Amino acid sequence: MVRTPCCKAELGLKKGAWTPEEDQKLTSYVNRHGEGGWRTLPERAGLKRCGKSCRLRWANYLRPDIKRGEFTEDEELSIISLHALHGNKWSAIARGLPGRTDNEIKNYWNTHIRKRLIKKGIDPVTHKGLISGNGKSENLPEILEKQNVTQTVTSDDELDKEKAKKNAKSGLSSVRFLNRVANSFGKKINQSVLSEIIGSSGPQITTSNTTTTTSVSIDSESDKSTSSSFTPTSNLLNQKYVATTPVSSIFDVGGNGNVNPTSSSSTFSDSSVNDPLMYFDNFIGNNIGDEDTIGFSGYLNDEDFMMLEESCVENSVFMKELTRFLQEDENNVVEVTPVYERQDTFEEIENYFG
DNA sequence: AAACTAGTCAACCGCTAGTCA
DNA sequence: GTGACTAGCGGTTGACTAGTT
Repeated sequence: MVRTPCCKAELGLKKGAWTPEEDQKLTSYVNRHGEGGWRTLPERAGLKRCGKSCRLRWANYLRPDIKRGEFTEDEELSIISLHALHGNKWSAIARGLPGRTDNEIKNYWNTHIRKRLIKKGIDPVTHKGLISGNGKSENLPEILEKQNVTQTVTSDDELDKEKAKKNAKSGLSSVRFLNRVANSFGKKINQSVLSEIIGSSGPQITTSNTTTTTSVSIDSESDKSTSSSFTPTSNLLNQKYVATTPVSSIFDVGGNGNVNPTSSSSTFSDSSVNDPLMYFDNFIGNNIGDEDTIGFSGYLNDEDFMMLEESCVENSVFMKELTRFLQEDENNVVEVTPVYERQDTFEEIENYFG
């Protein structure tokens, strides 16, 4: 079968970058007549381009639903997750990211994500750790499944998330809030209570020099989903992962198995907040040098963690649950006034622990 | 300031699959 | 069944830009 070439140079068809005038012609034509009939479109629209070029220009740039600008962390994680599922099926990946084109995603993957995965020791093809702290390769899809990464992002969701990100009291604030909780109560509650709150296997604690600190990384990617349901914090914090995977095998950050279950101080760190890939490190043992880092997000799926910070109400519920733990602890003598009895605002909560 | 290098991304190329006459 | 055509896909290219020497 011999095909007639789509773009015959001898026909004087133009190639290369599109001019604003060409864009205008194509846009107005498609707006009037709709998409399709690309082969005959250029002539009808008065364009000296081949149909294929017109289709690509429309699909990748002029379509009104195209979303321009930086990829969000949510989108980045969706891409990674979907790439783990589909491989280099960019169109399939693009279907999970409304407003983004396959071409754009492909470019972004090749120029940003791929390099960063490699830099972090993750094979961008197999999605497995190139070098693992415990000598094992963690499968990225499994990691993502554990993380319950949102794969479909709607435009409205994106707007809401952007809005939320701009909210000064959003993720970081919540992380600070949890830091305060940990810092405030870590010294006061005993280990069993802390373990019950954080996870059934107890927090993994790495020793660093002379200070014994549980540093818990809370990833901003936990800020994603919204849900009206609430999981009681005790379950919320220890469900899912600890049941299936020995925590120590995941969070033996130092790779030497050293943990100190008797630590009495707890600090939540938001060190990974700005890097959506950061939390992968906790699973593949790449943070060998980061002795104080531990994957708190491993205990939480996004939806659950969002419950901690989506609104003050949920945070209050969290506080209620935490307070209940504290009050039930025989060894704990701290009198705690539940925050939910106070004004339910972040400011109040922060002032409470401030 | 000029030359060079590396990164980015729009656009192109070659190919395949589906549809229709 | 065959050929023409269309649409779509993934890989690659090259123009442009920003950073570095």
